[in-house]
Amino acid sequence: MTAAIAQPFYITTPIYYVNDVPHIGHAYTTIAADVLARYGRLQGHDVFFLTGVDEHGQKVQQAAEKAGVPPQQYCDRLAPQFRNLWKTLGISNDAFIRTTDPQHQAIVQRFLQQLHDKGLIYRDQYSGWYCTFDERFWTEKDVVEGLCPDCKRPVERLTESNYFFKMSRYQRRLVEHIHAHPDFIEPRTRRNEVLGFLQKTLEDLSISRPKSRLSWGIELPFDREYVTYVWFDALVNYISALDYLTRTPSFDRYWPATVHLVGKDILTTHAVYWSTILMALDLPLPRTIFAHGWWTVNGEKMSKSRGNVVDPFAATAKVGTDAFRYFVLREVPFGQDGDFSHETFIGRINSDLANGLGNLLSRTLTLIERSSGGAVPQSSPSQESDQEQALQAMGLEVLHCALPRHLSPHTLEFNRALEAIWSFIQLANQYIDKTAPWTLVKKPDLRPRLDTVLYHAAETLRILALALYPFMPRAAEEIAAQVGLRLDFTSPLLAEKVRWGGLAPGTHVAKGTSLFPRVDEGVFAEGARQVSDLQSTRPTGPSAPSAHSGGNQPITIEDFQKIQLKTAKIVSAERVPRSEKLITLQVDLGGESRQVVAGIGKKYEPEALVGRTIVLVANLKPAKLMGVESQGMVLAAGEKDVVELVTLSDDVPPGIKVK
RNA sequence: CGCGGGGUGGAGCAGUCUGGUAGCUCGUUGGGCUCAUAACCCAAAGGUCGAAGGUUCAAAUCCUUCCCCCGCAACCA
Repeated sequence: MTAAIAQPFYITTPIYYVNDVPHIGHAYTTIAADVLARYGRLQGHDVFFLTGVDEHGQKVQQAAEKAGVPPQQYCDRLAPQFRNLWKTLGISNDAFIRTTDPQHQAIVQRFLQQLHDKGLIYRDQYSGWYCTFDERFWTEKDVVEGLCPDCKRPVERLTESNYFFKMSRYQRRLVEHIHAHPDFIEPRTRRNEVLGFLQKTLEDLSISRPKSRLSWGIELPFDREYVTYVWFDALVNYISALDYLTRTPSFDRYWPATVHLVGKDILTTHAVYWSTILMALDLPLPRTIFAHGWWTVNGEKMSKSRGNVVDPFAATAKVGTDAFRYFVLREVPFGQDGDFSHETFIGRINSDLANGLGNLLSRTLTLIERSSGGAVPQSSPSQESDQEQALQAMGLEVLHCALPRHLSPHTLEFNRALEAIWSFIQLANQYIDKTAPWTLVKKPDLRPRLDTVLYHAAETLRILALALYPFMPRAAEEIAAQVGLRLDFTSPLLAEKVRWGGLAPGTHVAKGTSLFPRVDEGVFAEGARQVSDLQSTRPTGPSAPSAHSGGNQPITIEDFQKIQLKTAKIVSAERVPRSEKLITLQVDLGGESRQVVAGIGKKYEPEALVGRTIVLVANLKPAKLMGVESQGMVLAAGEKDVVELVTLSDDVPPGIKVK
């Protein structure tokens, strides 16, 4: 293998739906892709790293309507949120695709036309249970007693004419492909899942929506009364980007993709829909589709309704980008679900980053500054022992074996790669302890030995900077800078075998501030109600039950008195932009006015609320919902969905106590 | 019988496919060191591997049954 010819290496994240505010899940996929991209570039590969946003579809259309702006304008406002996050997280994507790009739309239409010309798209009647309110079809199975499973309104039998892609005819070929390419779907359990899915008869895929129902999409080139199904639109991004977002059209260069990184929720879409579409277009399938797991928070599913969504902006603001990148990749195997809690997050940062890596840098540089005037001394081969041998062997093993093995696109064991690096860090700490330079420095005749030890300690840092760069680019740069190295990480530093001893003696170190300061437990205490300690971390009283069992436990009168209930009159009400059920209420608390966000938008229209007198939990900690501050909670009846608001007759004055 | 994931020292996990001394990280305890970010190094304690039955010379690992937990597409303050 020569390093002379740069291999194409095309890596993608899903294009994220703009309707969603970016959260840890988006960040996770994209960070993983970034690590692969940076590692690929260090190896001298010709990397193309694509991410972007999916902007068409019903949810966007509805959200834009609610916000009172045209869909395009709505998307233009939201796309930057993702771009900003990628900037914050140090993501080195080569391109950012938006499905509203005219060039993308043109290619989608070209593909549709091709399929149509080949007779792979046909028109047929589709009939099913339709919920007018939710504007969507439900299957026989979903519908409960004639009611929509989502909004509980009656559904109606609706027949609609639509275009279908003959997906079913590729079922057999796809199964064969999966069997013939063991790396096609990873990890293995996901592969089995897809094979299981393909044991059932594969239906044809509806790829159109009548404009009467949904106008925000790409028109079918052969029937202007329809737009294409969002997934068809979205999946094509992996190819359309190669046409107009690379310097020159590069389909032949980069396709098939080296790896599509996806969340496990959209595996079927990629492994089945996308694969069969490609087959129909006579295009090769991606080499690997890798489905990663999901994050829970404090052991619970993350959801906005639980208020435990991890905001990557907040997390990185407190502890830095690299710590966050490290945590998400180190904590759990990539294919599995992981749990995020402040406790484990801080634990990782302190024990691995501060105590392990940061401290190693710090102690090494101090030793060099104190005993050798800040210049890296020269090693004497005659002074080298088994200890240096072992250190060197492990450092090179990490670089030449562990990283290639664990970062291979069909392996993706980021956690293992990091474990290997950290074993090396541990060995380095052991090395310094055993060689005890602080003792050597007291004996002038052992100077050559001291110099040798310090050299190897410093060289260790150089190797670490190289190994860490894909994961923690800023930290790697900082290590290099403090050691006094001039490393250009944009060049293919790992294209050729790195040798031990590359650090030039005489290099002047420049110890700076702590690489990773220890993090205090309290950093997330204030202003961090996303991962709040809903049940486990901080019981509210001696006998405080967990949130799970809390509902049925008796409470004392003192407990009840903690809750301040007051009457309030609704002064104004309006829907929260982009929200399905949230309504912002301005209420009068008898002179005091408050803003409250309530999840009652499915039951009530804002106009119907103004003037009503309601009951408010007045001393609830303020919270933000969809970016809007809520200073209280309204009382309403209902289990999962709101049935009715608790209201009082109009002659009850606002602001009085309810008990 | 909806589908899927899981139950291993105090916590979080690996090991289960390819049976053969139960391993890692954190925490705890004791010791060492003092270059370092209350850090680093060494050592120790701690497990009937969810339960029962079966296969086997041998089972966390294979088979059967049972129990328990968690998800099932992320806007209810």
